[in-house]
Amino acid sequence: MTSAASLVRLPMYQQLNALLRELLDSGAYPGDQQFLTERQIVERFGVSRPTANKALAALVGEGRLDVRKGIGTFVRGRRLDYDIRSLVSFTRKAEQAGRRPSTKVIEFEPQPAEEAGPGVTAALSLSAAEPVYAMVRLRLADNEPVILERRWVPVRLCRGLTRKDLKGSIYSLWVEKYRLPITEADQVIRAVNLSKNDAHLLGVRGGAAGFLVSATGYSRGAALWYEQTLYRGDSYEFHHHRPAAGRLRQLPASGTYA
Amino acid sequence: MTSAASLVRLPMYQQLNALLRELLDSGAYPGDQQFLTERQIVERFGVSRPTANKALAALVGEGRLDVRKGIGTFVRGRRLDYDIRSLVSFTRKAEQAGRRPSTKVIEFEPQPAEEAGPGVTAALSLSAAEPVYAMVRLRLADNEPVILERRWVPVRLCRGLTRKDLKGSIYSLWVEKYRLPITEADQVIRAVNLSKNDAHLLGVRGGAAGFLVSATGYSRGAALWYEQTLYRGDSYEFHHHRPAAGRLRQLPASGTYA
DNA sequence: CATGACAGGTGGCTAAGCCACCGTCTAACT
DNA sequence: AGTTAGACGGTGGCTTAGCCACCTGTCATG
Repeated sequence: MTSAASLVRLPMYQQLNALLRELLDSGAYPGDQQFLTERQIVERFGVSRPTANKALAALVGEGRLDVRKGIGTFVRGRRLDYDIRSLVSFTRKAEQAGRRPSTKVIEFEPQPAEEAGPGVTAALSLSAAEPVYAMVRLRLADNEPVILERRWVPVRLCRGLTRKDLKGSIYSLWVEKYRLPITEADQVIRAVNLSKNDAHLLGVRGGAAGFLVSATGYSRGAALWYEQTLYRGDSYEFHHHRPAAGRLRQLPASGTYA
Repeated sequence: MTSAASLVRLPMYQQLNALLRELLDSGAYPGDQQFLTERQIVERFGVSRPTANKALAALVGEGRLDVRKGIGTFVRGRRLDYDIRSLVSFTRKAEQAGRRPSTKVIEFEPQPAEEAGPGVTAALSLSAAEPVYAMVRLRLADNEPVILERRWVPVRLCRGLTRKDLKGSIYSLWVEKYRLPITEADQVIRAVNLSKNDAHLLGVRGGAAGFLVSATGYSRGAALWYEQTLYRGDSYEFHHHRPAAGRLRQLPASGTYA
């Protein structure tokens, strides 16, 4: 297959990948429709099946395509946005986007903090033996998984918490049932390639980009929860409005900056 | 190759991928060291070379490995963090992390706003013909690319801007040379798989996860710049501290939430 | 000391074939 | 008429074998 004029001679699988991406971007294959099969790619572009497979695999890894063994390759798509500034619940946000929210509780169990790992123990300032509730929830919009939430909360702050409680908004639960106002939260947001297991739960392919949000939430200065939550990269974007006033003055009046 | 007991029989390339990931996570191959070759994987795990290649390719796509044709497969790694709350310059942040910052100006040219695309025209509220400076900068830490910045600024707000100016901090330039204090910025942050071209510039493989930050910056209410900036996912994480007070009160007193 | 050739190791790629999964369609049985 | 089972075709997964081009290191020659 002749390559387009380019300064660098790219490997064939990368050139093919670019061509397939253009096909996807062109809209010729709308979301959920079947994409070209490996054999069709072989015929159309004159490459071998392993090369076609490798080019497709990269698009699968990006979350653009979905491969089903014995059936075919399908196009994926659609997006929610996450307002980083507020604690607007997932349900509300999904509804605002015109989508139907739901929640699957995958795991819910009390365990000693040490079982949850040093990250949890440190974030919540707990002794090793203190019990926490560990929960894993899958949040869905229109029956499509979009968030995989792992959260830990000290049992002593939420006694009597039940699996059923987790079907609803945990934020309003804290406020209304436990009288614990959420006053602040610290978040770390990373871009990650989703692992196979997490990707499977989220209905995307392993390696697709997603956000990993590690956060500690506080109520009047006391750590209330710690979470490790994955957001599908193809379904979420973060919005941030940032006033600059106080920070800007910290810049030195002179000196070199990049 | 026999599979570990699992509920779902995963394809061989995915099982192999998990095994290779465990090898990476174990620390047996430190950063920059050569990883197993395809032929070594064939010998050790009893799979075919195309299967070994596919398993490796997924790790390459995640940014864990770096493939060099004719040379081998190498392990990657190291991380900066980005404080989302402040306009601390890249240089300062890199220095605080004990790394040497530098900047490569890849492109710098004036162009009519319409050439920059509707996103730029809209974000900066410009007429189609109004000239903007378009710039592409690569930010490096210890000679390793970590940020790929694309930015547009109206010419009329920065007359006389030169390519040389861009070697330094553009924020301090605005303040000191143009007397334009930065007062606020709006950001959208997405997790994306880097395209081949961008990944190449950033020294990672196509498909590796990264942050795409789309932002509009303001000076006293007037749009000053628009940017589309890529942060390497393996080198950056975002930190956010979020007071909850105002927003929390917006939740209704009753009603179901998830 | 520098340069060029060669060998060996690397990933890229092809071809051919087979396997197992999956869905659809048809025929047979109830 | 409805249900079930089997066949068939299409799909991705995987193997085997071999060759190509890139890259580096070593050695010989000028």
